Amino acid sequence: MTEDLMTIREMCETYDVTPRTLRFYEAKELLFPIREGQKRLFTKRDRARLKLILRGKRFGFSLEEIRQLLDLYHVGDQQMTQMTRTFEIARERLADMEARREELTQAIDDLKEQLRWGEKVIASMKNEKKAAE
Amino acid sequence: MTEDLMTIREMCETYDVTPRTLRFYEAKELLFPIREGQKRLFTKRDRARLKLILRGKRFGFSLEEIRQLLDLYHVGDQQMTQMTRTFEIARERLADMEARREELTQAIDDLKEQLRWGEKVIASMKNEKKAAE
DNA sequence: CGTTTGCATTACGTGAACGTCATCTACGTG
DNA sequence: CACGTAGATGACGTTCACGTAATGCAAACG
Repeated sequence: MTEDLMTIREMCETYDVTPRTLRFYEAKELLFPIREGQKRLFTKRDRARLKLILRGKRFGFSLEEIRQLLDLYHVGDQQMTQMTRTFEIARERLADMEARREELTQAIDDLKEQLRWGEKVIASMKNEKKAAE
Repeated sequence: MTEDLMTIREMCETYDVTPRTLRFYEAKELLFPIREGQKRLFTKRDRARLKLILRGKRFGFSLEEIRQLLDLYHVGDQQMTQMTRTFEIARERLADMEARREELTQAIDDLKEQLRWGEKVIASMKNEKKAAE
């Protein structure tokens, strides 16, 4: 089963996506399953890429943006031409992501603050209730 | 100018959105500008909400999800009924966001690792070149 | 051997999030 | 008062990311 190759159905169950989605990603050149006759067979590489795709989506990247990110992760598959340029892009992406994390941290702190405030309000409501008894 | 009320155009320039977007958000009940005759006037509250909307979008939330989040931030505007339930939701959201940050941290580390690997490859390429001279 | 099962392709449909265009109105200005 | 400017209101168009048939093919099964 885990002979490094998975059918489309196995992929769907493993990663909780539909066949349509996998075919769509292939059409958009995000995945490159090999063919056994007609059937698609997904490799270890495809699975790694799919994980990154799903992760990217959770952070609001478009599929096109994700495709470019994926290329960064797989430079090794090709020649090293334009390595310098690739590095620039990768560093920019890294900066993006760190900025994003900063923003997320801020959002988390905001929400925590909000919760603390809410607790205060509830506490004062209890007091009022007590006083009214 | 900063009399707590802004026209649609001022909003657009301040937050870099189109009028269409602001009207759309109003239609979706994400914003509640007041009316002066026909014209919309956006309050401090609308601006706070818009900031949260834009932030939410950067993290891949749908407008509907954002609308629910916004309600969490403005419980104070209404009665405190169902406060407990609201708190549950808020805590879940907080957990979501913290998990998300964890994932983002992982992605950042992955990319950093990738960069280190790339540097190694480049270094070895230089050596080969030297050896070839 | 017919049929079900699994996957393929082709093509049209859909919901979200706006863009775009036409038309209308109210207001200030020369 | 003519006119430009800002904003409002439909209504239709568009892009993205798939969903949903309809149809076909090939191996597996009873």
